[in-house]
Amino acid sequence: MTTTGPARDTALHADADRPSRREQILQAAAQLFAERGSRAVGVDDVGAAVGVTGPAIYRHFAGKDAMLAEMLLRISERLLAGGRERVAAAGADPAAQLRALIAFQVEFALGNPALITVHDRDLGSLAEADAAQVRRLQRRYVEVWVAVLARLHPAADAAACRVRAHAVFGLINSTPHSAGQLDRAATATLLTGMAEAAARAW
Amino acid sequence: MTTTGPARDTALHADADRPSRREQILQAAAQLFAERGSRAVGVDDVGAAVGVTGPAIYRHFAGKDAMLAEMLLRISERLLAGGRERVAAAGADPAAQLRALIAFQVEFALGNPALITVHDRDLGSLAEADAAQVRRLQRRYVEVWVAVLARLHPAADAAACRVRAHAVFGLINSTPHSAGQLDRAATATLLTGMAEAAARAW
DNA sequence: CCTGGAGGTTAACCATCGTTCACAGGAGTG
DNA sequence: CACTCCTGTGAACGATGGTTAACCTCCAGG
Repeated sequence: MTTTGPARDTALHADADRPSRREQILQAAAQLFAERGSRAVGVDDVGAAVGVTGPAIYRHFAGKDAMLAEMLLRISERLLAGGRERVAAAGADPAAQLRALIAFQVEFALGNPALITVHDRDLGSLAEADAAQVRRLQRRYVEVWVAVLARLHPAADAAACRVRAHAVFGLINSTPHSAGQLDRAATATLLTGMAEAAARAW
Repeated sequence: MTTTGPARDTALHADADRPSRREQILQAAAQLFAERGSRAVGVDDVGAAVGVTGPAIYRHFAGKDAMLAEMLLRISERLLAGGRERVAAAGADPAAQLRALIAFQVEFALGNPALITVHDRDLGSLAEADAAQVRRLQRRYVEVWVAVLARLHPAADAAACRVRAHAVFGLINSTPHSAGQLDRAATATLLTGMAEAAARAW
């Protein structure tokens, strides 16, 4: 039923053409976790999705938790790194930086709907140490946005900028909910426009 | 640790002052489900939260699934009914109707953060029959928004309006992520402004 | 009184599922 | 050929947790 071929998220595997078994597992797990929630997905399900039995997973990961942890850590790191890159590449103008951040987030959300879903749904299923690490990365990513928003409007306090950043995330990350309504390009321009309007409304 | 007193969501119990045991359970369950996810919360946990052992739950609900189902159904019904009311009360002007819908959603999200969280996180944990019913209600609520957005901009097609509606939901429902940053009133005006700007950006 | 239902309790049952174990095949490598 | 990782399998183990059973108490109403 689920189209596994072209609908794959792009952010997990570095080797896109011949991904290692390990990457295949992470990929399949992300898809399944997004659809049903990590707790509802069995190790056997993940195995079956890559044509292997459940226990084979343990040749590649310490356990189910370790899979989820690595998944969420990678996403968070990728967002933070990507966000910083884009800001740095956008020059000194805060308005341009904001546009770059929005473009990046839209791109990521449209390219990796499963990861976006898992990212904020299954954080609570992580062991406290991993969860803390993920939250730390998330916080730093938020602060990248807050810094840009604060420079854009020097009068606003940081708390308001944080609320604003989360609101823009929510707006952009709504894509999994409206999947299949429009083609990717149209959705991208629509969300970009809305996000910029929302971020700018003071 | 969790402040159970004043932080209660308001939309679940009709009898606010002396809620029946049944309502207490639903209330506590919503809180716990929001914090940890329905699957991570045991029947014993829910019982303990209202000062009762786990199996006592079965005097009031057919099972854990039934609890979650009733919770999600009530939320969906309340949103749909509330949305329709507000639109009807806002007169014929689509701009006024949109403002009314936004105010309603902001109000609901700020008043019921736990319900908002459970609403889209745990839908997948429902039996298919219940899930279908909830999705039906959600869809009808979305269509209330789509109708208003479509009247506001007759040139736009329904699919784009749907994407737009989901984006505004995502924006407003981000409140659980930015809890504690600002006081409720400030958050409300901020989100309302952003939502209106986003919905209007064409 | 005493009867019956509502609401609780503890103990037990049982399915699910993550994890481990013992073993097997294959691909290099000496 | 032998030796050894690497990756996989099927079976078994153990914990967790939803659910049921048996029993108990309280209290309203005849």
